Formats: sequence, structure tokens, C-alpha cells
Amino acid sequence: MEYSKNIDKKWQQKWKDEKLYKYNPNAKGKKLYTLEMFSYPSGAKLHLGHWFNYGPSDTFARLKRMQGYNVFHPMGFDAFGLPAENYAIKTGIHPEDSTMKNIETMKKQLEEMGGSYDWDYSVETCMPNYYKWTQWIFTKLFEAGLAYKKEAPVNWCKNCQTVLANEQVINGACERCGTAVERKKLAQWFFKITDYAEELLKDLEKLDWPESTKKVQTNWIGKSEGSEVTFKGENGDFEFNVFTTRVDTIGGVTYVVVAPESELVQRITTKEQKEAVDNYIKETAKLNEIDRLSTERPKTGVFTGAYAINPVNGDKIPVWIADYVLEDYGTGAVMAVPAHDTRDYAFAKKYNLPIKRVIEAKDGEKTELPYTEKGILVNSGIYNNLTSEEAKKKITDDLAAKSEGKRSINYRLKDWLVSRQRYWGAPIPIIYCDKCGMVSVPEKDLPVLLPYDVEFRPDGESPLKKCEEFMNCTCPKCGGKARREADTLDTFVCSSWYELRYPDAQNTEKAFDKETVNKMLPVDVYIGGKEHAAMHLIYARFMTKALRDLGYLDFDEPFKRLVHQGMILGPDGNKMSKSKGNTVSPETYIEQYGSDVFRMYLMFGFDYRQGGPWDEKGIESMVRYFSRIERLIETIGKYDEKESNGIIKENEKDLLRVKNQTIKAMGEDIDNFQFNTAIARSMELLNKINDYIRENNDINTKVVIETVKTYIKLLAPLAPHFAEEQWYRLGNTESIHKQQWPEINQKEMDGGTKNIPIQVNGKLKTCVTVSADATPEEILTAIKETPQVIEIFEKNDVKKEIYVPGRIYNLVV
RNA sequence: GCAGAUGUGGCGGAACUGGUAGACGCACAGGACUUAAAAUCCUGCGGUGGUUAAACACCGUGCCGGUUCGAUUCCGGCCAUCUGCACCA
Repeated sequence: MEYSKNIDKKWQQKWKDEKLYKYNPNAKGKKLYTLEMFSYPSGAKLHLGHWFNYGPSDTFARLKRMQGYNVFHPMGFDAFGLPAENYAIKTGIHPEDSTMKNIETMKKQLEEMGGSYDWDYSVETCMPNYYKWTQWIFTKLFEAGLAYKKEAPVNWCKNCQTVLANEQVINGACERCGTAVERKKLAQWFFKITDYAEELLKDLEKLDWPESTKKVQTNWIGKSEGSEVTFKGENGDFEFNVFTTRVDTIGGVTYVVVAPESELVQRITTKEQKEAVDNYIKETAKLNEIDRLSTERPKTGVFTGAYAINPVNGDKIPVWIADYVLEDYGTGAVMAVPAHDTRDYAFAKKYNLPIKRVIEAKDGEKTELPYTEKGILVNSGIYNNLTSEEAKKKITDDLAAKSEGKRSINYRLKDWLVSRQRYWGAPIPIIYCDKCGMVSVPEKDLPVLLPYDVEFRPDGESPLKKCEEFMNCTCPKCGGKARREADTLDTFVCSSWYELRYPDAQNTEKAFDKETVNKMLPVDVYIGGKEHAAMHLIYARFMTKALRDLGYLDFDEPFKRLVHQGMILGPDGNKMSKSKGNTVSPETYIEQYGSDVFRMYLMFGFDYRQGGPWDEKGIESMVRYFSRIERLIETIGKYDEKESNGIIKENEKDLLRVKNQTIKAMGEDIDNFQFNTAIARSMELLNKINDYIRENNDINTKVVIETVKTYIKLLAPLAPHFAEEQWYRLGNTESIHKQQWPEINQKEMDGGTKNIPIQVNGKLKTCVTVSADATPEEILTAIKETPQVIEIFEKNDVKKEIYVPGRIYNLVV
């Protein structure tokens, strides 16, 4: 193989000099915005996963460019975040320094990969020219009431004296020191994503996304339809609501349970029970994440001493508290029906609470308790004999008439907690003034710059709090002395709108121009890992909708089509990780074989959506393939096109037919991200060309040369450097990447033959070869004339004859 | 526990809306070229039986069953692996 990384370098330089990948928004061709999830510059270099994600996606972008689309294919860096900060804590290297250095390296490597990016449209989320607008968006959400502050529990590591992100909590313990993580309440910032729960759910329909990802989001949003029912205290001195999806079982309520954290508990607890209740609340607060995550843990709870009245049947029922009831879901209180709920059943058994059956199976079959299916009501007074569905409706209606209940919908989705007690993030642009309260930083004062010299080692407080010159400021409203918010924004906020910034990345006046984003978005194809199915992809959708409602854009969804690439695992079949020592570095392969061999091997050896364990065995096969192509080009060089007589014979038609079929198949395959089969098709074409040359002494040079040129064009998106080299070797003087994707010549593609399978009882017996353009009737005639078919009719009693016109013939005997 | 994905030759992986299972490649075997090797080219390659060789027959897409003229594909039930979410009332 003559091809090597030197050839890569040569063309990279030339493409750069010629600004080959310059994006022109006004160029002709339909716009196509294709985007890969940008990468996090945590490691110093691109790893195999980056290659597997970005190489094939670049191939897709290149195909689309050749097919005449005006392709917008930007790349940037998700540069804020915890790993850089952790790295800094470990090594003492400032996050800004390490991050900027990593970005430089990664950019260079992406060029070495042959990525067709225009770096004039790039974003780095840690740069003030980007995070200024992240902050600006925050202020707009704040002004619209979509960003708010409230107390919320955070993960707290006692040993490290720090707040932990969810990702830093491994099995309920701190990832660094292994100490059990506790919950601690702190004032936190939230985005009101719950306002959009219904729309986020409903609009999933519109999206061309993998069904499994839509399902993840559906579950994440967790819509649940049921009823809210009011329970009053036996003396009418208190009341509270419960949420239930099974109001039909309300007759079987034998106690109610309130979350220990609920403020109601303090009001209703009797003197006798006060000590027990207080102790229980204390114990619950101490509970760490490990215990909380355990569903195995036996249910515990305490009686408050108070009684409530069942609004449907007037039963007097005890009010308990138990930590299996969550304060922040539903109303923070549940009605317990031990006969028909497994948790309530276990709880009732443990504390000897009564169990009352109110639902029987529809078929009258005797079932054991707890019976959690729907059925027919019993022991429920006027509701007896109704089905569960009928009862739900009637009971809710009756309660509503008394103002003691209503239909209700609950979502599992919680508001998005966006504040972090961390250094390496965008400062939250809020100022606290004694006189004016919370004031957002006006646009003219943005960005609120992240100071460089900060002690970022964790000690339990936001690092920025210790930076006096950052903290002290004047109130934008009254001009008095004020303090800044010391928390920074979750990196998911930075990445929730970056796709909007790319098309207008240099804009210094606005986050983005409305007209520009309306024209360029939504992203036509978005490519990235499915680990982002819930978080990033739902946050970005929320942000688009919120900005739409604030009038900054006019579309509903950011990403029209979504493709998830698979993951390349270590050779041992496990996820690659430094600690397991099973990482594979792309560099050695690039050094040895050149970037296109590596890119092609990644595309050919794995299903793009699936990934799989790394295995370098097959990479030599790609070297062999490249060598065969080089030899072909060399052979072709000996022929002179002018010698051709121009008459196309039968054996040449076959070659042309395969050529056209390959154009079609490869275009479709790459469009579907099936790179492995696209490459297989290209190999078949090469085999065909070689067969033709070998089998014919007197070859038609014109046909061969044209076919080879087409073939190299087909390789251009897959192996950009290599194809360029061969293209020039064929005597061309303009980049192959400026060529059109070959057109399909229908005339050349027609003709030839095809096989029609003949089956007996669904089993293949023989085939009949017919002309590809034969009519179904002609084919049937040919089938009937086949000796084997005649024989079958003679020897068997044919009961049924099935002919799928032009496809298959089956006889039942 | 719930949800989702996956399961096809020795291996990576193909197979359109139910219609010739195993494309393409790797590995392997045999042959050509060579003093020899490498490279290259050609041929074979799911299993079992069968034959001098073929023809041919049977089995075969995780397992069991169903629908159908026909199932890797659709339905029901299992098993295994992986990935999310996890007391959601």
C-alpha cells in the first residue's frame, strides 16, 4: 500500500489552503444541518469513541455535500465541567489552561481525521463570547419566571466537605473517598421544565427518533393519570390531598401515609406520639443514599396519633408517616390500600393494620392478596359490582360534586436543578441587593466573567464565594452595595442551546439571529450516544420550547432526526476505561496505516448503531483493499481512453449495471448510517471491475475508465484522502470533494437477469432465470415450462399454487 | 422490580414491506506463480448423511409453541447478556 499518513497530510494542507470546507449559507442547494454531539475536552486526546462517532458522521456529511445539499456541519467543544476541575484539583493545573490546550490538540486531531468542518462556525462553551449568552438566556428565563430559587436536597459528602453531582455518586457513595453520601438542604436554582411536561411528551410523536429513545423520554416524563382526593381530620381540624391512580380501591383504605418531611406532620401529631414521630423524622434525615436506593429495605413508619375520615364511606382511619412516601411526588401523601397494593400490604402486615378487600377478579376466580389487578368492586356500598374503570370515573365525579376530589395528572419529571457549587462553569448572573432583592444582571453588563485566580479546591462552599473581588458588586437597580451569586450553571445548560449558536457563532450582538436560526434549524440529523437519551436531549428540547415562547425563535423542536452510534468496547468486551487497562488508542493505527484505513475499518467492521468489542485483526484486510485499488488505478493508467470504439457489448452491459446498482445502494446505505454494507457494495464493484478486465482480452477502455472514475467518487465520502489521491492519479485536477455524486443511469441499470425461486411446500427446489424486465405473465410461462416444475406436477397431487408475481413460485402438494 | 435493546457459520457482520438465510470481509484449506518465502491470483468453505464425483436428502437464525403456502422477520411463553430507571402511589 502506497497510501500513508503523509498522503493525509498533503491533502489536509491543500484543503486548508483552498478553504475547501468553507460554509457558505447562501450557496445553492437545500440546507442540511448535520450535527454530532460535541465533545468534552477532558482527556488530552481523541479516543476511539470519538473516531467511531465523528468519522462515519463526516462520511454522511460528505455524501450529502456531493449529492448537492448545502451542508452545515459544525463542530465545537463542551468545555465546562467537572472532569477538568477534578483534574485541576489532582494536578494543580488550572482548568482553563488544561481545557484550552486539550481543545487545540483535539481540533488538530479532528483535522487529521479528515473532518470536513468549517471552524469559523464553532463554539467553545467556556469562552466568554459563548457563556455571555448562556447567562443572557438565564436572565431571560429568570425574568419570565422559568428560573427560580428554592431549597432542595443535594448530595453531600461529609468527608470531602463538598456537594456531589449525581454522576459523582456511585452506588450511593462518594466516587473519590467511598463515604456514604448524605442529603443536605441548600438553596438551589431550578428551571421550570415541568411547565413543558405535556408538550415534551406530546411532541415526541413528531420526531424521527429511535423508538427506544422516545420511550426513555416518555418514562422520564412519567405521565400518570388519576384522581386527587381530600381527606379531612376526624375533628375537621386539618385536611390534605392524596393522589391515586386507583381511586376505585378507595373503599379499601385502612390508613393513610404522609411523607415525613411534610409540614402537615408537625400540625397533626398528638402529644403522645410526638417523641416517636420526631425520632423517626430524624432517622429518615440521616438515611444515606445507599439505604434510600434499596428497595429491599423493610418498610418502616410511625403513627402520628391523628385520624382522618374516608370521604367515600366515612371510615375513621389512622394517619401514619413513612419514608416510602416521597414528599416531592404527587401531593406527598397517599391513601393505603393493603388489599390491593404490594407496598401497603407489606406495611400493614408489619404494623398489624387492617386489610379490607374491595376488588375481585372479573372471572370470579379466587385470588390471593394483595390483588393489584383491576376487577369488580365489592364491599364498596353503592359502587359494588362496577368495574374498576367505571368506579374510577363515578367515584371521582361524586367526590368532585362535593369538592372533595378531582381528576388529576401527575408527572414524574422534576424541575431541572441547574446550580452547582463548583468553579468551572458559567457564573449564574444574579445579584443580591439588600434593598432590591434578587436582580438579574442586565445584558450590557454581561458576561459575568469567571475569575481566573480562585481557590477551587473543595471545602463545602462554592469556590467563587471566596473570591472577594468577584463577589462584591453594585446593584444594577439602586447602585448600592451588593453581592453576586456564587454558584455556577450545570454544563447541561451550556449544551442545551449550542445547536442554536453554531449558525451564528460569531454574533457579538445577540445569542443568535432569529431569522438565521429559523432558516437553519431544526437540525436535520443529530448524531450521538444514547446515554444522552434522557438528560441532554430533553433539556435541549425544553430550551428550544422556552426560547420559542419568549419569542426568540419560531420552531418547536431542535433535532428532527436522531441517530445513536454504538460503542466500541475494549477487546475484553468491557467498556474501555483506564482503570480496567483495556483502552485502545487510535494514534498507533493512524501512524501505521493512515487515517482513512482506520476510518474505513471502523465503518466496515462494526454495525454503526451497535458497536462492539475492538478487534484489530481485520484492519489488515482494509490495507489489502486499499492496495487492490491502488493496483487498479495503476493498471488503468496504461490504457488510453481514445482507443475505445465506443460500442457497448453484452459483457460490458453487466459491468455498467453493477456500477449503477452500486451507486444506488451506497447512497442509500450511507444515508441510513449503514456504512458496513456501503463498503461491502464498493468491494463488490471492485471485484466486478477486476473480473471484467481479467475475463476480457479486448476490454472497452472507455467503459472501464468511466466505471473506475465513478468508483473512486463513490469512495470519496468514505476515504476522503485516499480517494482524492487516486482521483488525481487518474489525471483529474479539481478536488474529488467538489464532484457530484454519480447519477444513476436507469437505462444502464435495466436489463440483465434475475432468479425466481421455485418452492414446494415453502422449501426451495430450484430457480428459474428470467430476463429482469420480463412481465409477471412471461415469468409464469417460463416457470411452467421448467422441467422440474413439470416433473413436480406429474409426480405429485398439487393442491395449491401460489405465485407472487415476479418474486416467487410455491406449490403445495 | 419496571422499561428497552440484543441473541444468525470458527469470527465481524448481511438479508427490502413475510418470499432463494449466511452478502461483503476475516480466519482456514487446496491450487497457481516462486529455487523458496512474502505479496498476488484462482478455488472451496453452516452441520449431518450420501456419492468416485455430483445429484440429492435431512437439520439449521438463543429455547418452546402458534399464525402462514412460506417466519431471522409477525404473535404468545421462556432463557441468557447488556443498558437505562429505580419505593412514583
